[in-house]
Amino acid sequence: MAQARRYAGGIDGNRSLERGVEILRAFRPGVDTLGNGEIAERTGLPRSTVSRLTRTLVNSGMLDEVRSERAYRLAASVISIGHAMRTGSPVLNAIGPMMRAESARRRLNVGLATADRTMMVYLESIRYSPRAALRNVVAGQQVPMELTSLGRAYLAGTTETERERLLKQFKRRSAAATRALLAEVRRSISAVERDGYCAVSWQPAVLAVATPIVLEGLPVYALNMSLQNVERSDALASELGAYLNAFAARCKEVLAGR
Amino acid sequence: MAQARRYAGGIDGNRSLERGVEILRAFRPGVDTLGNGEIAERTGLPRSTVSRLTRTLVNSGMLDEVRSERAYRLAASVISIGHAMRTGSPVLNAIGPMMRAESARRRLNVGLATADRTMMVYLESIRYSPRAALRNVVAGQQVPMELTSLGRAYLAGTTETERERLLKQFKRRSAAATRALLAEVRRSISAVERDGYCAVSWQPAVLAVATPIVLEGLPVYALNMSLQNVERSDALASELGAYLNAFAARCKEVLAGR
DNA sequence: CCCTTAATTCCACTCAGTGGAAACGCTGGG
DNA sequence: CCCAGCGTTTCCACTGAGTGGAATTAAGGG
Repeated sequence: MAQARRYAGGIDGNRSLERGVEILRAFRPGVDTLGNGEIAERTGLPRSTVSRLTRTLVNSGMLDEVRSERAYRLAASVISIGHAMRTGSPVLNAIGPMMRAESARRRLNVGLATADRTMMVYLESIRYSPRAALRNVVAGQQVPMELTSLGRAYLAGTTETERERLLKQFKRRSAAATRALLAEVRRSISAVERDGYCAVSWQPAVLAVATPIVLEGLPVYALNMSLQNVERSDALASELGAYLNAFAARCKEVLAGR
Repeated sequence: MAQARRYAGGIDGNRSLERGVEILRAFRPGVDTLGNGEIAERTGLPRSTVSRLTRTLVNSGMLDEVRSERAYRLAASVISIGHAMRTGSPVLNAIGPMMRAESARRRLNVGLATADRTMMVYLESIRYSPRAALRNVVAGQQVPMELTSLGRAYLAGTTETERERLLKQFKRRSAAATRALLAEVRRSISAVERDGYCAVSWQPAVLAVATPIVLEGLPVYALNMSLQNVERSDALASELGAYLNAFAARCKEVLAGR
């Protein structure tokens, strides 16, 4: 028969594995434990399936079982895999130390992020504080792509196709002020094309500027600098932007040499 | 038939999911990209199976594909899941800030870890340095259980069954000096039972002491303190041990209140 | 002690997953 | 320019691994 029969192991990928990953993803930042029921609800999977898959994830060391609560939490394995990701990243290895130095020198926050679906994930976020004890490095934190300078710089750096795909997803999600928001996102993208960076005040009293880093054979990254406790002004934004452009240029130089 | 037929979805867990996790685990710290062939070699899975599973992991956002090298690397998703694990951890939330304060006060390294198979994984490792810029926080780093104070404190804190299971695994792995090593491990465990902590110099010129933290409904953790650039002495070890015992007591107090 | 609520196990059905083999597509050498 | 060599992906017949609704068991709550 010339019928286009679809074979199971085919192009779609492995169903159970996909579902297992979705279960891990159901543990969003801040949630401690989840029961099978709650996981089933969040993922839309049948409860019996969830029960089997969570058991597998426990055996594989990705989840810890909390017998007393009949619940599960992410196991330490996930951070060790995360650590492997960070130490493997050639970009972070190359410019991480530069970022730390720059943060200290300019007395501002410096971050490096890339995309996970519609969120930006920090590979490294160096929070400057005059009080040394409060200086802080965070990795893995997510911020929304469409609302942040990091995200918009990423959009400017990625391919046309990917960008349009993502813009469609923002539309689908936030029923609110979509029209204005999308226009603003496009304006930020133009700013990146024109000035090399875009400036956004996502959180009150924080001014952030970001720029994309595009390298062959690597995902698109975005580099940012930010300052707390300032009121937004164009002058400040362009000063920060100039620092960022200079720093990004140095980074790209280092990265070009493999 | 009274035959004990084994049903597929049965007790063993889901095969594909298990394999997918093994593939993620194949990316050890320091490796950047892996091709399907290399993954197949490391995991012992058939190449065609690896090909299908890596494709699924790419679709699920856990791996990034590097077309030009026909290889894969861990995607940013894994650190965002890792971040979720850390922010969800009630223990880290409760005592993380205390650890940072204690590190600054005593001018030494403070770490919190738990087990992943036969390795200890840092949830938080605060490296003290007089030069503020070099102060450092690492999470996800692994150290061998049998060789470190952290690991031996963990062994002392875990159940009899689990401890013996792990000791057997050490024997299996390191063909060398096993006899002496195991005796040393047992001596450290006794030290924990007697003094509350054990002291080990795993790395040259670093003295570390550790103590277990055992809480209902949570994995066993180990807390450690360490000092670089010192020669090991019993006096120093017991001074550090006293600091650790005092600090651990305060931690347990905080943790007891939920 | 019984009743509600949720997790787990059971199990017949079937299609999703498997892996050996064949096809593909680089890459460098002659 | 073509070919050889090698690693990756696709093909596909086979089958048992995985599925999910129903039954069962276990855990609080009154």
